[in-house]
Amino acid sequence: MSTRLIKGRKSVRLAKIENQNNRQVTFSKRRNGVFKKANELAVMTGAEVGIIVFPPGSKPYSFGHPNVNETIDKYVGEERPPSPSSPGIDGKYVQMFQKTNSITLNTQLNTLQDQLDFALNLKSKLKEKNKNLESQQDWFKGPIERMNYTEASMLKERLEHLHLKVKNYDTEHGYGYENGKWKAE
Amino acid sequence: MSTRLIKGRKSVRLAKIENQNNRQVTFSKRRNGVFKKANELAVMTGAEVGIIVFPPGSKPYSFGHPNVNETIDKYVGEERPPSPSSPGIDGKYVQMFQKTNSITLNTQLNTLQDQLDFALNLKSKLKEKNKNLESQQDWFKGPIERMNYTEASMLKERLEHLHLKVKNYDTEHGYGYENGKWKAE
DNA sequence: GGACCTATTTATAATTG
DNA sequence: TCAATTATAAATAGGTC
Repeated sequence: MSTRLIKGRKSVRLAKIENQNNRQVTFSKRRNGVFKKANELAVMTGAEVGIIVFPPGSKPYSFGHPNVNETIDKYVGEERPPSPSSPGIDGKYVQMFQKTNSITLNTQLNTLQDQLDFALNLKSKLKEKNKNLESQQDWFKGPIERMNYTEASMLKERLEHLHLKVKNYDTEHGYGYENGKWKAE
Repeated sequence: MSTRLIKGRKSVRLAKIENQNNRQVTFSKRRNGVFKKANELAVMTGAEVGIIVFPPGSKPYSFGHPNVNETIDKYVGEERPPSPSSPGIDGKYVQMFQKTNSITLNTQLNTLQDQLDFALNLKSKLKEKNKNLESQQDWFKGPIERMNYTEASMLKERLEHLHLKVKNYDTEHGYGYENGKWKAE
């Protein structure tokens, strides 16, 4: 009963949306769009995908296909590639949108840890069950096998650096980190 | 001059592509698609986006908009919201596809560190220049301000855990970590 | 492998309820 | 805010070169 204006999609310029409401709506829609695309990519090509989004307004969102640790087990445990028509996965990508209610930093760390777990565990798990595997997943072994002392050393230094960074941050803000122990004020 | 068969797009089932060549082609196309969508999301809504993809076959790919540290500075340094038609960003998302030639784990860590840097630095940087900012970016302050002692403590524990994990991994593999120092064999 | 080509399917901007 | 609707713009599967 109201004036019927133009509906339908308009061409969009790649620029920041000024109107706050439109920006929020677009954020929700497109975040879901990106996650859905990422899920399709993961399922169709067998890739591992992890996404973190800091939204303009509230808590961060993350996406991982499907769950890093489970994915490792699935890949390693499969004795043959999944059948071409594995059912029921389609409608489930929504469940993987991990909308976290916790703080930004903590959410970040969950993802970081998942990713590090992935890198650290894949090699040994692959080795364990490798005899049972078809050659489909040989692509994983190459990059992982290359993880040698140099890499381990760099990893260690990185973590030290991160740790120091956190330590300094909190010290500056009065939380305090002394003698390996943390204390308030 | 050849038999013109059906072109155009066919409907696609959400399942792993069995044919290896098709899978590779689809991976490339869709990876670019996801990254482009992510870039659009970031530009249009002002969100920070980070993506990691472990492809089935070779090195990992990552996407970040546009660069985490630069992005922080840009956001914080702006005295007013970006103009609605900031030019030249459109064709540049390709440049942001960081195809890394380094090892999986190292690539992971780059991203992790960027993300942690983001979380740790944003708060203080925002505070410093906050007086000059328009209210457009108030959405950032909320979640960041909530980072208190509890969060800092959790962060510290997480890093400790990650560090321990790395230590154990390398010890198992003969690299060794003793008395705070790393050594080969 | 990559760049281009189309027929289609999909994603989605604006609007309505 | 949140779910539909719908007109269109975009993405892309299969093909060609």
